[in-house]
Amino acid sequence: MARNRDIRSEILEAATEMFAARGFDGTSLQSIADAVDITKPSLLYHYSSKEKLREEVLEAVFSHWNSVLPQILQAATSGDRRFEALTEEIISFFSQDVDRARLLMRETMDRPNEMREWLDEYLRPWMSILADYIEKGQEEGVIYRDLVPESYIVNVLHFVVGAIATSEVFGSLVGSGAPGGVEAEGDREGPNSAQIEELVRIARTALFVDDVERSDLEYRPDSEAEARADS
Amino acid sequence: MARNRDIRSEILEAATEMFAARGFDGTSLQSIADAVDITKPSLLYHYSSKEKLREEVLEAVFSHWNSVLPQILQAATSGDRRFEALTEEIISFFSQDVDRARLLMRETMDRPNEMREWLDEYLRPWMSILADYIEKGQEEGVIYRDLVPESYIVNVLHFVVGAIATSEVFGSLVGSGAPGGVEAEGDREGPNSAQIEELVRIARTALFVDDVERSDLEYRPDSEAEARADS
DNA sequence: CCTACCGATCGGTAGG
DNA sequence: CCTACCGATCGGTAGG
Repeated sequence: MARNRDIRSEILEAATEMFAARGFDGTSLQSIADAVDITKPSLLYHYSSKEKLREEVLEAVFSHWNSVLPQILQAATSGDRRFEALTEEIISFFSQDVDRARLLMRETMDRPNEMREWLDEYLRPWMSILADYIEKGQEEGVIYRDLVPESYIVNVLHFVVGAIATSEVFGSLVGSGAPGGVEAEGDREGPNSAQIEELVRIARTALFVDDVERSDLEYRPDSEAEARADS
Repeated sequence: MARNRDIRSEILEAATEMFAARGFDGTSLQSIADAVDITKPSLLYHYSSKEKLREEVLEAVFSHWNSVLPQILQAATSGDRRFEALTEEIISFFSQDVDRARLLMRETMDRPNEMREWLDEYLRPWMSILADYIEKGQEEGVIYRDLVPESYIVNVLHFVVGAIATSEVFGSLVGSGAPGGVEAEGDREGPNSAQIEELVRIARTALFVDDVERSDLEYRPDSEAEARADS
């Protein structure tokens, strides 16, 4: 009973990768079973249906998210300039495993209703908190007054998810061609860092009013690049 | 011979919608045939294979894009502040038919290699032109100097595509719940305008240096909302 | 965890 | 544009 070789985990892992890469409909139970070297009925012993497997794959991704989010937000709403940290934390979460972004993107397109319910349940509460925080910043004058808080949050969120989910493809447009050797077959590795940095810059610049001073006034060598060197 | 009832177009239209909504693998030839009220073999008389049908669906979307892009860019690189017009033109293109954004998103995830080739062939040339234009703006000081031109373009592009492709779902997070009556079953209608406006604001604010003045200095009633009323 | 097997549906063809 | 039909594969079950 204790010795299960952790086949369940292996299945889940393989399914996660394959659903992310080829989609739910594009992935057969047989191909998953092959990937972990068991038969299809054996797979169905562990996960009673394909739909159940899907649910568990998403559950794993979302629950991780749900347990990390509170910490991030708590940290984000306690400092002045912590919004930058929040954005980067979100980026970091999805960059760590590109499949997370891909699954979220696919689920959004394939099952809009289910996704909406999920967002409504898990994300909306945090949205209000963040929106309030942004409004406070607006009153203080550090955040643009013509910014629509909720829209800004939603935009940045799917901005990040979309950027990372499609980084493998869209990223190739940046630079002269092959980034410089990191163009293997099944990379699934981190997105182009230059592009991500630009993404952070866009989100930041569109949020904080005084951010402009840095590049508007005098030219300063590189005072902000190192500010976010490690996370 | 002339009288074909335009079945080919009907098939293409139905396939476009269904591929966008359920994905290529999630859409059977039978279901497409049903939608236009013919048999499956009849469908295969018009389009010799499912793959061929896919190609023609994408061809229709992309070729439209390719014919419109030159005009837009020409207009965009001839004025001072025409970048705003460009962004809005891109948004308008995808907003007109949400399926365009969805198909592009799906193709990016399902066929990364094909998509990369396509982007390389059709988008890269325009990228350089735009990038040069941005660099000029940077030298003049109207565009942020720490902006990475190519990354900015790519980011804004997939930002728009992603926002519109997922607007039905993510848009529901904005506002108190149902936007106010526009929540039918198969809407496929335009994305939340408040969210799109915020998207434009983000792209603009992260591009132009002096844009800040507007909201930073004195409070002016609503001097920019009407500036982009109709397109 | 496997062998053996199910009905249903898949994309596609023959032949008209 | 249809009827009739194909082999292959789909998700899933029986029964051990």
